[in-house]
Amino acid sequence: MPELPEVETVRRGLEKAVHGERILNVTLRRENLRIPFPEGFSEKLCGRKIQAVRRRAKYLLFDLEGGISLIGHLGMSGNFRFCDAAALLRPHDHVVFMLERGNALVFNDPRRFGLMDIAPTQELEAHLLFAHLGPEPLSDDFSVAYLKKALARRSGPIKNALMDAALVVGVGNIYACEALFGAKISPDRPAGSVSGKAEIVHESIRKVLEEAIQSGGSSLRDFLSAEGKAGYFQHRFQVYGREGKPCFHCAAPIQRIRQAGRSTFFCTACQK
DNA sequence: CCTTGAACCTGCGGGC
DNA sequence: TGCCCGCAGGTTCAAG
Repeated sequence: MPELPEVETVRRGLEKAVHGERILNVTLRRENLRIPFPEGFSEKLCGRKIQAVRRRAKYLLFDLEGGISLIGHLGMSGNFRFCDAAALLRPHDHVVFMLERGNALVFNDPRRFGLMDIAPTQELEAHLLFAHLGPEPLSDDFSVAYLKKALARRSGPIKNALMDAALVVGVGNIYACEALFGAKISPDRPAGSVSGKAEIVHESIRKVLEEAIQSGGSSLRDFLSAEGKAGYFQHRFQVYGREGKPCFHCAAPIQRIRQAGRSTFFCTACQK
């Protein structure tokens, strides 16, 4: 489900809905997602007011009063929704946060690749989950010079490099494919050989992410924002999921190949 | 170092 | 209709 634009869309919806809300009660309906919930999960959160909802990479950060933060990751299939306290829970509803205003924030995740953890707000940067992460693609830290240098010392395919969170965070399978189409670069070119085109790649990554955020993300099968709305950037995909269909630019059929276990879509005529 | 492949899970759609 | 297979937006770990 979620790459940076989808997580950012969820963040914005949550920020609007839960800012200043107090968590009255937390119910865990199983003991783990991708990793176990931390010891004392519910007790640590209860009674605290939510002061901000931030994002780092594809992680959501709920800053709570008292200097602790709830860390959440949606994995492939996670989503948050609001419902009446009385509403019946659905399959795969793993966490229920009862809020002061009387409604509940529910975390649902069929595949359970998501996770939740708690850490002191001041120590998030050093948290194990974040320690190895590269720069945010939409921040100043992600500069053309940085990208040029990072690509230069890699020999693997450019597409895998763009999806590597140590190089830049937030770019997953969809947006790596779309960014490379925008840059007219073949996904299987060695990253090092694209270093000279760092400026084009840089611009293409930012453009596709920004446009996708503007569109509320991409909804393939199940992505919904916290407000329950589908995104619509999927209607603007140039290559992702379009195997065999004509390239919008040159009409050649879009190809699908496999890279590092993931499907890559691209136009062999437009992308060199 | 760097890179790939498998593993973690459930659900869906296509082909037979 | 039903079953089996392959596939899916992410991340991590072992092994090459």
